[in-house]
Amino acid sequence: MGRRKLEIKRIEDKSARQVTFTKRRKGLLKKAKELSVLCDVDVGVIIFSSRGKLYHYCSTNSLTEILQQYQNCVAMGPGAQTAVRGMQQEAKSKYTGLLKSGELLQIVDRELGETCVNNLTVKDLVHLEKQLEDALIQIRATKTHLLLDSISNLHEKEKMLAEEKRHLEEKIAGSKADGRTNKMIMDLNVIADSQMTEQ
Amino acid sequence: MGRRKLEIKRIEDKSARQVTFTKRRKGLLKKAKELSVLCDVDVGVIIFSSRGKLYHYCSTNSLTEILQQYQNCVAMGPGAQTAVRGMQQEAKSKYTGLLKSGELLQIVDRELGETCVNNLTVKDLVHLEKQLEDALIQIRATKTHLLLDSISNLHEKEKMLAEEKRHLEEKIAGSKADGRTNKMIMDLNVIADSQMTEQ
DNA sequence: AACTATTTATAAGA
DNA sequence: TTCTTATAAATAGTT
Repeated sequence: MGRRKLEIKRIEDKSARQVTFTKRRKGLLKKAKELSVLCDVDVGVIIFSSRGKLYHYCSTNSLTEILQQYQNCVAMGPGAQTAVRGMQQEAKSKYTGLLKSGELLQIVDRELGETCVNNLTVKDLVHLEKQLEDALIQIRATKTHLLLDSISNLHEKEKMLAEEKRHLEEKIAGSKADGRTNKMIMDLNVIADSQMTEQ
Repeated sequence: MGRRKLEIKRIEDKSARQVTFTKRRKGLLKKAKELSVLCDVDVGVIIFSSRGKLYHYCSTNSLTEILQQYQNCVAMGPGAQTAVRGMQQEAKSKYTGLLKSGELLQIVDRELGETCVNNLTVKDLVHLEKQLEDALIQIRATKTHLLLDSISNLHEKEKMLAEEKRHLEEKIAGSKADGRTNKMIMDLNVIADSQMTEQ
């Protein structure tokens, strides 16, 4: 949609690429929002600029939810179920220090049990419900924040390391590639890779 | 972009909504792909239909990788356990009566504030979230129960009163309708009505 | 950052 | 549902 038909391949001119990125990013996020509103579906969009900046849209109050659903769906591929089950076991066993599974639920149960005798009203329940909902929103917001920060962080790190690597490769590009320098490059690659996966 | 300008709000007609969903989903995924190719950026799009079907686009496999790395490495930190243990204690001690207004939220807020310093992890939050959700389900179920009980109670009462009324009317059907009996029937009606609305 | 000539997406109709 | 087409919207190149 423009003065000319545009081939869909990387725009080489950096400035033009930046302008197009701004325009199309806006367009994509708008379309995502429209889709979610018009069709009443959950939509999540994540965009990382080449400089590691994060742009995103999500239809619910939590991109985390969508990401988790996504991961669940992806994980549920053929044969993956046992692996996931294993992870869940592990996760459970590591939660010994946190609220034990269902503890809060037990607390609520106890309250409900006592208060039935004490004429617990629908109003009371609505009140409890509201509080739990607020807490849930709070927790989800924090979770989303953590995830987005982390993702953005990783991306930045990756870009930086890639650039460092490129510099180093350029540095030795002119010199003869003897055994020693080759080994050095390999070592640097290994270090860079391990740092990238370290988080 | 069509025969008419379309307002961006939920399409109520189910069939039209489905058609639009199909078209716009395709469009969104195409645009996401174009953006990532033209501007050389990472783009991820995730769409869940209302029936839970997943559609997605991902410019590289790195989105999934990053998310997995995130879950494996960042998600489990050492600092969270003591912090959340504190919350557990507090929650226990304060649940002896009904929570005062916003108390639970305050607890969560305080914990989240502290634990940002203490590296609260996403995993921790997911765990808390799950518990809150369970509690919410429990409370809602109880509320529904109460409401249904109450309704059924009222129905029963109504039925009983209607029957009593019928009996009384039959009882006096043969006798003369003088001022006194008429007044009695009226009084009974008033009593019945007030009992029916009293809950 | 605005402006338009065009292309592209798509709403409604067949 | 799928195909068609009139129209709205997005946007490429220009100023």
